[in-house]
Amino acid sequence: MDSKYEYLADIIFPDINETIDDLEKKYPSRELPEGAEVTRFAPSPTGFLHSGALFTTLVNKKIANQTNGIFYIRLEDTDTKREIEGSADIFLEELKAFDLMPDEGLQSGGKEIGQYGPYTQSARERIYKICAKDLIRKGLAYPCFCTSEDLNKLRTMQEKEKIRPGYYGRFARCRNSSVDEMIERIKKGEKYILRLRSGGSHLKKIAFSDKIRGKIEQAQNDQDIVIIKSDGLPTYHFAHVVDDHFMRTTLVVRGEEWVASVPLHLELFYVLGFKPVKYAHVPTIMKLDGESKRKLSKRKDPEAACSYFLEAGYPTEAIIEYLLTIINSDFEPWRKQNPDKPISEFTVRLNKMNVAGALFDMVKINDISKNIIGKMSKEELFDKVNIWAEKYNKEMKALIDRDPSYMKKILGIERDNVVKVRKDFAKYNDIMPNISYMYSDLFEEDIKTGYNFADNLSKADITEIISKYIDIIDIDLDKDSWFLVLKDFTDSIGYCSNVKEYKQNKEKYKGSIVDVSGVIRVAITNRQNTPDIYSIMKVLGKDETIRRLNLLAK
RNA sequence: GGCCCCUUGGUCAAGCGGUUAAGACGCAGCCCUCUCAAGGCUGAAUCAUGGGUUCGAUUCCCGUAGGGGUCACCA
Repeated sequence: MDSKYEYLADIIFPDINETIDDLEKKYPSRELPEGAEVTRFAPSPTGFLHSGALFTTLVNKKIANQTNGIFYIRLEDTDTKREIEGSADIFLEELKAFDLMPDEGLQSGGKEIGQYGPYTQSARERIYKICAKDLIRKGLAYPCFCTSEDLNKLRTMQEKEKIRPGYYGRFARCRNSSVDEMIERIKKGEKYILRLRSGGSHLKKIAFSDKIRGKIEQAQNDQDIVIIKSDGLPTYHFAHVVDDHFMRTTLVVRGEEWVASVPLHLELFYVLGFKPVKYAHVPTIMKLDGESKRKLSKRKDPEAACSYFLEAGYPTEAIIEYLLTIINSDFEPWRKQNPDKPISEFTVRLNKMNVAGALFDMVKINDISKNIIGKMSKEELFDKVNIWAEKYNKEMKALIDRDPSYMKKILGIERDNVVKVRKDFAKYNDIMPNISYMYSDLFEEDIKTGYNFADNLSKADITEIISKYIDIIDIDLDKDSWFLVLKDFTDSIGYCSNVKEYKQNKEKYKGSIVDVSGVIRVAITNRQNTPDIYSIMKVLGKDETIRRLNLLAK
C-alpha cells in the first residue's frame, strides 16, 4: 500500500479508525438453511408507497418466505433534499395492510429489529466512510474538486463533440492529480466529493446472470462515479453495495431501471472485496396512455399509489392476487385448482416472470376483487367493511353504527345460504350507493326527485298494480310460495306470469310478470335493478315494505 | 444519440422446431331468469416486419420497425 494514499485517507477521514475487517466481524454471515434468500425492500422516503414498489415488495417477500430466508426493510434516505418526513411510518402501515411486513429492519416509530442495523442509511454514515477510506488507501477512490459548473461545462462540451458523456478516463480531471496536490487542496479547505477510480473499460464487456432475465451482457463501467457526496452521505450505488453486503443480502430484487448500473455495482463489489449479490430485475408496471405505454405516474394515475386501493376499499388480497397473476401467469390456474389455499402456498418462480412491462389492468383487478368479496360470508364482509369505513368513509360508518345487525342483514342479501352469490361489489365503496334505499330516510330523499319507473306502463297501470298488490302481499311466506303468489297475482290482473308465453302472445296481455315485479321493485327501492325483491322485502320488514307501497297506492 | 432489454388476440399470457396456437379478463350472442349481478354455452380476435437456417419456423440466427430502460453530488 502506497503510504501517500494512506496519508490522504487519514486526512480525509481522520476520525475513522475501523476497517472493513471490523465490519465483517460485526456483521457476520447469517446462519440460514441451504437455499435461503435474504431479500429486502429499500424505499427512499418520498411519502407514499407506489404500486410498482408494492409489486417489487411482493416478489421480495415471497422469495424470502418460500426459501425460509429473511425479508427486511431498509430506508434509503441519502437524498436529504427530497425526503418527506414520516414516510417510513406510512410505508410500514401500508405494508402491513397488504400483509407484507418485513421480518427484520425498520419498524414504525423508528424502532428496529435485527442484528444488521442500523436500517436507515443516514444512520450508517460511518460504515460508508470506513469503506470509502479503505478505497482511498488502496488508491481506488479519490477526492474530486470539480464544481457543478465544471461538470456542466464538461457535459456540454461532450455533447457538442458527440462523445460519450461522463466523468471518466481523460475527462476525469481530478483522478490524475498528484496525491500531494490533493492533500494541498484539502488543506486549503477546498470543497470536494469522493469518486471511484474506475478500472473498467468501456470497450470491454461484462456479463452477468439476472434471475429473471437470464444472461445480460453490457459494457464495463468506466465512470468515476461519486461514492460520497458533499454532504458526507453516500450515493445510491455505494450505499447499495455496502449495505447489501453487510446486511448479508443474497438476492436483490429491484426495478429494471437498475440493470444499466449493474456493471458499476459489480465493480464496486469487486474493489471492496465483497462477494456480489444475485440480481433479479423486475419489469416496470405500465399504463396505456393513448397509443403508447408509459410508467404508472403518480400525477396522472391515482392507482399508482397503493393507498388508492386502500381508500377505495379493495380487499388487499385482491391486489395481491392480481399482482401475482402478473408475476407468474400460472397463478391463475393454481388459484382455480386451489380456491381456498392461502397465497403463501403458491410458489413464485423468478425465471417464469415475463420481462416485458405489463399494463396495469384495473378491469381485471375488479374481476378478481368481485370474486374475493363474493367468497366472504356476511359476517366477514361486515367486519372488513366496518374497519374500512371507520378509516375511509365516515358516511358509511355512520350508517353501520345506526344498526350494525341491520347492515349485516343487508350485506347478507343473496350471499348467505345461496347457491350462487351476487358479485356486484368490487370494492367496499361500491356498497353504499347500492344499498342506500334500504334506509328509510335515504329512500325518502331519493324519491323526492321522482320515481324511476320504466316508461312502458302508464301511471294508472302502476297505481293499479301496487294498490292491488298491497291487498295480497305476504312476506311471511317462504320464497317459493311468495313467488307463486306473485305469479297468481300477475295472472289475476291481466298480466302474464310466463315470460315465454307473453313474448309469443303479447297482444293477449297488459304486460308480463317482468312489468309487475318491476313496478314493485321501483316502488320499494326506486331502482330498476336490484337484488331479488323478496330478499329486500324480508330485510326491510313487513311494515316498511307496506309503507313504501302505500306511498304509491291510491 | 450511445448502450441494454423487450415484441403471441384489446389486456394478462401458455407455448421451447411439426399444436385445430391453451387459459383468464374484457367484448358479442344465446341459455337460465322477477330486473341487475352471477352462472352455463357459443363466438369474434394473436404469433410486428424482411431475410436466412431447416424437410418444416410463433419457436433458432441476422437486419428493420415499434416499445421500454439508462446515460446526476436522485434514488
